[in-house]
Amino acid sequence: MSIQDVAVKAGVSVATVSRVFNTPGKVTPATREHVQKAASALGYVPNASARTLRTQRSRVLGIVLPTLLNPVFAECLEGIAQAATTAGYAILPLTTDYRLELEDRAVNLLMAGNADGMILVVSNPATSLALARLCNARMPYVLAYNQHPDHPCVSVDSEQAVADLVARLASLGHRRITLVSGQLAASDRAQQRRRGFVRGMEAAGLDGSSLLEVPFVQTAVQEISDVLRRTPRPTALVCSNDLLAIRSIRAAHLAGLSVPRDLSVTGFDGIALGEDLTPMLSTITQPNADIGRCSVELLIQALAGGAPLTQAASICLAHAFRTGESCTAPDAATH
Amino acid sequence: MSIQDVAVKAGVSVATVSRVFNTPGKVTPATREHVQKAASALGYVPNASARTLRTQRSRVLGIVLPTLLNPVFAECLEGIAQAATTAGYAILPLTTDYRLELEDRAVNLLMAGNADGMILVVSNPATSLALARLCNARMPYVLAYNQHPDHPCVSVDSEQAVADLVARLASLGHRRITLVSGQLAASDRAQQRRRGFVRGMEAAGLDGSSLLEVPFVQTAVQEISDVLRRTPRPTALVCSNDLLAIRSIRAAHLAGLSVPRDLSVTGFDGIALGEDLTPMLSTITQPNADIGRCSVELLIQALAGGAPLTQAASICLAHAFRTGESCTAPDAATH
DNA sequence: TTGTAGGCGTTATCAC
DNA sequence: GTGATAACGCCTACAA
Repeated sequence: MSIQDVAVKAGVSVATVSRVFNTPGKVTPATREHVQKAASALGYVPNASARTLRTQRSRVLGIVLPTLLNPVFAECLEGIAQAATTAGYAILPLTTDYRLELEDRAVNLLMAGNADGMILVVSNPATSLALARLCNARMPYVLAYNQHPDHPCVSVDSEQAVADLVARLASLGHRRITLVSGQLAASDRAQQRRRGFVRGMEAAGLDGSSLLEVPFVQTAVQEISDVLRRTPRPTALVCSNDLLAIRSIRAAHLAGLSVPRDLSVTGFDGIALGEDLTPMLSTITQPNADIGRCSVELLIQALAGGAPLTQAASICLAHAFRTGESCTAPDAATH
Repeated sequence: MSIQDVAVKAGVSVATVSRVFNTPGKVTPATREHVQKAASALGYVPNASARTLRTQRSRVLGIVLPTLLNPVFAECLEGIAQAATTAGYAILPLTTDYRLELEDRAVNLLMAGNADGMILVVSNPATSLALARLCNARMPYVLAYNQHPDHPCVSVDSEQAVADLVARLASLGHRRITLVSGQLAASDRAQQRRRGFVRGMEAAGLDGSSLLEVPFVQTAVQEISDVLRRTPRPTALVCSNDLLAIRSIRAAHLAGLSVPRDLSVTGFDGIALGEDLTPMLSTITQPNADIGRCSVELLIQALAGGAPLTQAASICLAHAFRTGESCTAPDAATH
């Protein structure tokens, strides 16, 4: 079922059929309709591989994300998909599970697949080899969620956001605040958020060294729970992301504490689900779908203009604080 | 950067280079190494479009899912990705947002993209035009989560699962049980689960007509909450999926009820997050990643054998009941 | 073991 | 306005 068959059935040349699909204006309305009829009668669909081979453009955007099990990236991907579809691009998403070798493999696969451009969330822009290969190959790309002076990035100001959040907690009366983070080495976001935490604590005249790093999901709840049983325990946990916040609330429950009465918990990301939880998650919300949309627009703009994207194109979107119900002033007794 | 360039640089023919990448056994170890060195020096990556065009196989599996915002499908996709990668296939996921026209568009796109086969979760196998087109085109496919006698499906027995669940609630002492469902017309799963509910209720000698259909996410919590304020209110809500269960718990909170003390809530799907919630979600768990993996294996097997897949290949995986904390015997007073 | 050449389905250049 | 044809990068008989 090729353009040949359609041409024969319509009694025209393949060139005409091709024109009907690509530059309909350059063909007589009569023949155009005739060809269209023949095509749909045969159920003809232009072959993407052949077209890509010939034109050297795939109209495919490669998307590299850590995981879709974290709704943050699923939400972002929805934004990407929507914007890409609108612009006439298909997307090819791959996940890396925060592993560098998969980051590399994904980039490889996408280059082989003739992706026109790529949107990626890398573990760390400063050290990513995959990213370096991308630059070498002059492949247009945009980083999402990452933040780095040498690359075009779409993100929020994580550091500032967490610093503000800590200030807010301090003003509520919290003094013993612990940062709960995933593996710091695994992502620049985690590091930025920690910097924000330390800065915020110091600005409030508090001890910013209380850090609980929980690298593995399986053991996270238990480890957090252990910390909460110590004396004196923190009155607030600042979690590096929403999933950790949810696990912290569970950990509190296991330790016999009630959130927010005995312990305040805050998250980071603003996953939609957090709004439906009880207690509703207090968190820093990022415009996840917008980050995706924005990345696509930036990339497509560069694709159209032919100008290589630079760090100058970076966009910092606004974050917000969702009040929620998991965070309040500390109990006077505990305090 | 084509096979040509590598051939020149290595001082061999393009055929030899091709063989090095496809049938390394048919080339001298010496020249093989030589060519490999030349290739990686140039950063050569075989062009997937050209290869697909020539071989008529893309080694790409098309995946059609309703949405990735529901972790069920994200979990399934992870399973698919893992199995596909293991088997040397890439995946191309597209989401339909439960809309039929997008289902159609997705199938179109994947056919144009020369997908070797497809795994899809359709809204309803009995009525899906996209599915019919697929069969016409003799495209190998497997349905996931769907259940239909005329198609190869990988799923759990939803109806039986819900019937069992209702029996369990009844034996705990619940008499007024309401089914909370998403839009029934939007998916065959919702319909199966309702059938299971009705069957279970009748088997327990209870009234199985209490159904609350909440088609829109935005208004779901409010609507459920309204129902819970009526007298007499249900002592248990059987929710058609985990996201609805989470919203039901929120709705109970808004209505001044505590789960599970004043109201039992059960879900369906077994999303991982449910285990971290407080109260931990009582739910019917499906092996989501396995459903994905299994679908891939079935499809690839068919791809290898050349035999078209039939309904005979359908697989029903085991579900389980997670006890959780959101479900208990009804309060004697309310009872 | 290695090389030559034809063709996969499409688009784009050139005639007509 | 329409048709013939070369070329995109690759794989694979077939020949050497």
